[in-house]
Parts: sequence; structure tokens; C-alpha cells
Amino acid sequence: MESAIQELLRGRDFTCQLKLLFTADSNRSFLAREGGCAEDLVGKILSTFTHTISFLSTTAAATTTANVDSSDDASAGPRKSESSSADNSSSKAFSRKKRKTAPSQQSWIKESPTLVDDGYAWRKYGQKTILKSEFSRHYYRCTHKLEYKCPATKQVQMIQDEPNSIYRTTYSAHHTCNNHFRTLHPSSHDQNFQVDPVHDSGSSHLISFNNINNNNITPFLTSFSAPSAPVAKQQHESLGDVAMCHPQTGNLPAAASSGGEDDYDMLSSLVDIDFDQEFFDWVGTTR
DNA sequence: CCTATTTGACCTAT
DNA sequence: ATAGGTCAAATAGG
Repeated sequence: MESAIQELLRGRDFTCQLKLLFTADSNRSFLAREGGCAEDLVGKILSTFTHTISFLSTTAAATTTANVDSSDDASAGPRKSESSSADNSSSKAFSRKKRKTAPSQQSWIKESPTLVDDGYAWRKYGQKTILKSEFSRHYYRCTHKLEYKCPATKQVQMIQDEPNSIYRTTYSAHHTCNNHFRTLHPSSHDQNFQVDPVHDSGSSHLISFNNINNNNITPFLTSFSAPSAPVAKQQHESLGDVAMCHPQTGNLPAAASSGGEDDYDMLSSLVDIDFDQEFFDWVGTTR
């Protein structure tokens, strides 16, 4: 397993280098003419490497991933009635949309000793204290929910504290915004990006890569706020956030970007990576 | 000014 | 009635 990962890492890095060569020579006419297809190809190769690595690392890391309520397809569960009731909200002028308890659509649970990045951009929309639970539950929805009607959500809750912390992430609904990640504005994620080289677990792998295919932009950053103890308002930044180089701008999409063009060289940065099931599903649908 | 987070209110299934 | 999921105003931070 480890050797396989190592090989894939090497292969991916080589592809990265190849891509950089394309970029460097992009002003040459023949490359300008042929480069598009070639870069697409390289991008696909690169993505394949990365996805495989992610998959293997997830398995090797023995991170618990349980599939729950997987009988129904994500498209099956229409989100609860879209409001409609403008009258049942007596105290407020606006109507509210409602949805029910535990995800009724396809959902899956991931448990990990550290907060890991799934590659998507998330926006926190709620936090609740849970009965009989010491830790509050944090609710996230896809950053592109409004833009692209992406229904993906996830809940994160620490279920066990130090020293053997366990974070349980429950994903529900699949992303429908997969082709729009490149529209992210790096600056909007500055405060969310952080790589903790110290917290490099055994399951950590090099993950930064360039995605060159315009129509197959890989999510490069997630806004991930770690659940904290109820009393602690301040969030802990994810220990496993992922940095991936932006193919068009050459910038890292996050805080690291403040440094300028040099950030593009962060290909060798080591970060934790642990893509979730929906990411793999998406990979499957884009191939 | 814009975007993300916080947080109390609201809503619904149980 | 209650627990838990979501909304959106208020707030924070760039």
C-alpha cells in the first residue's frame, strides 16, 4: 500500500513538472495551438494520480468511513417543501424553508482523529449543542449553494476529546457545483487556509497539484471550521486543509497567496488529504 | 464594502 | 414538548 502511494506520488509530481513546462512554453505558437489538448490530458493524468492517492491514503489511514442510508440516490430526496408557508411565520416577515432531521438523502459518515479537507468549499451556517453530547455540532453547506443550487451539506462534531480526538463528519447530498470551483475567488478564503506542517500524520500525503482542464476544475480549498468545545467561540483552523495550485492564476487560493507568485511553488507542501466519498463520486461522473 | 461567521429564532419530525 | 436542522440579522474581519 505504502509503496503504491509512493509511486503514485512520484508519478503525480512528474506530471506536475510536465504541466509546468507547458505553462512555461505556452507562448510558443505550436504549443499555444496544441497546448489546450495536451494540457487537458496532463490535467486528467494529474487528477487521476491525485484521486488515487487520496483514495489510497484514506484507506491506509484507517479513517473510518461508514456509509449510511445509501439505498437512495441523492436525487431521490427532494429537499423538503420549499417554504410555501408565508403565514406560519407570525413573528417574522419572511418565510422559512424547512428541512428535516438527520439527512434523508444519501449520506455518509467519516470519522477522523484530525480535521481533514475534502476539497470542497464549505460555509458554516449553524451550530447547535446536542443533547447528551459534550460537543456542539457544526453545520456547513456548500459555498456555491446559492450560485449553483448545490445541495451538499455536512455536519461536523467532535465526539471524543483529547488526546484521542475524533471528529465525525456527516455528509449529505452531492455537490452539483463541481465544474464551478475555478470561479472561487482566492481572496475570499484567505482566513480559512492554513497548513500545519507539524500536524503531519502518517496518513498525510502530498496533494497540491495543478488542474489544467478548464472544464474539470478540481476543488482546491475548503473552508473548514473545526468544532470546538461549547465554551470556546474561537474556531480552530483545520489541521488538514488542502492547498492546490490554481491552474489559471498560478496562485494558491488561500492565505498563502498573499506572498505572491512564489506561492505557485508550493507544490511540495505537505498537507493532509482525505477526500470524501462525494468527491470520489464526482470523479467518477467526470470521467 | 464585501464576504464569512455567529447566534438566536424559527420550523418540523418525533 | 422537545431535539435538531436551517434561516437570516447582527457582527466580525479583510
